[in-house]
Amino acid sequence: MTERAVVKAVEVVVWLRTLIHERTLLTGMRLPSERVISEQLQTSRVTTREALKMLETQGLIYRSNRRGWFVTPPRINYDPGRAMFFMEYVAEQGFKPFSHQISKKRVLADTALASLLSIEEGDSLVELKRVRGADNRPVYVETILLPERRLPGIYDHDLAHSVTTVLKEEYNKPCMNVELEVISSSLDKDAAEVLQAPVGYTSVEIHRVSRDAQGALVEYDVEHWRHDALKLKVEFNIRS
Amino acid sequence: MTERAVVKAVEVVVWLRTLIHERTLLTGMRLPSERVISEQLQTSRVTTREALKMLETQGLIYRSNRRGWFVTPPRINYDPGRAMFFMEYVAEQGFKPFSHQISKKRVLADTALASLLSIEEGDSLVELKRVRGADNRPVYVETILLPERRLPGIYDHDLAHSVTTVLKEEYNKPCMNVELEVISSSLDKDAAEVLQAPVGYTSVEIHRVSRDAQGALVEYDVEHWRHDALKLKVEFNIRS
DNA sequence: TAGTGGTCTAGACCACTGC
DNA sequence: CAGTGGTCTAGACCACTAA
Repeated sequence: MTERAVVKAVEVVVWLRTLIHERTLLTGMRLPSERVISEQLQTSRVTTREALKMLETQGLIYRSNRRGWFVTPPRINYDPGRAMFFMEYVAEQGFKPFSHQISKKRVLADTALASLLSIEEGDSLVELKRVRGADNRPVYVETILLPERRLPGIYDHDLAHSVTTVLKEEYNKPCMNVELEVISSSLDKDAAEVLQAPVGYTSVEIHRVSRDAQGALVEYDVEHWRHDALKLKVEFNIRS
Repeated sequence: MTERAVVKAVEVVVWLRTLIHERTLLTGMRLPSERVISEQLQTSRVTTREALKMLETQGLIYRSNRRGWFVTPPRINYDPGRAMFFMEYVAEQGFKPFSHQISKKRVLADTALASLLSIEEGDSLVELKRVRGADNRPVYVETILLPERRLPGIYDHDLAHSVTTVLKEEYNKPCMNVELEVISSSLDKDAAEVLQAPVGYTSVEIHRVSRDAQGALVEYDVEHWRHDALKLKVEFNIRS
């Protein structure tokens, strides 16, 4: 039988998926421990972990540090085209959002950065790092770079909440044009730590370049999302 | 030492990554077998596989069936906003693209589909399935749905190449507006088979809804990409 | 401190691929 | 047919979390 080889881990997958779908296990709840599952279904722990990792890839469950496996909450809809900021649209979807600033400092553009952002080498940038999440679960880390020469005094503004709002209201730069780059990747050590996930966890990486009406870059942003927490939505017109 | 626990698999990761970065292992080449690696680095096969899976998640290597592990080719840049079709933009990036039609048939819209596509229940749709890839490596499968009532005679057109072109030139529908939904997920059995990947392989799922100038839906498309083969690019203006 | 996940070992058999 | 990856076992010790 061709099936035989796959059957054990898949059995565990099916068993757990059923528990989730029939709502015996609810969103956010802890799963039984790996050892308990193994005993219950007469498998080794390795096989059980194999199954858990499959469900993790599907986005149905996730793990947090060494605390256990949990049923994944619904994904957050993220539409970078809407002029709203995180706290708003996440609350709108029924979550309790949070946002913590990790660091804020000045950096100088090296050659690579300068050419990437079309600024001069040695130009000063404000670098902002933050984590954001919903219902006490961190979902993404981001690093924002703001060219100080184009945004004089930006360092002293309160950027803890919405950078977009500050750009729009204080600098009259509504960031009309956005360029997005999205790839599937994995979390490095730093990002994993902040997101309370294991190193190597599947992630979605979003690079966002925002330009003002004159086409000048005003914000460069890199986001690392837990892969299972994000549903990205974009709307645009075809350029022909 | 906190590090001790992670060291073995990471050693293997570092070793292989070095081989790839110093170009001892080139794009598309097969890696040494799991048993050889294990012997070389004095680890068990389980640990070696752990390392290989980490590199796979990072997108640096991939596996094909039971043939072995290979160094991942560069990602394909996919920009749904450009009015070009697969064969063109992939060739433009230096790959040798291919596209195979898997099936083409009529389906009737059930309740769910009808409300999703804003058509009438029971309406006829043309369903098209195809695989596409580059350099003999399949990278995504897609299912296209075309409402026949809005596109009379669409079933008999040659859709093997570019549906977009047919819509534009034969139906005068340049698909002005596109709605994209992107999530990270995993391949089911069918998709995995077609993409020559293991069941559960990390994937990027793209749902694309295209509308004509009157706002009527003319194409619904679901794509399942190998996660490591795609770099999605989108450009748009913020709606405020 | 008890229990959890994280890592690791040294085997084993199977299904499939490519020669 | 030899070699590959895919699956599985029955243990083990560790680092960390939560009570």
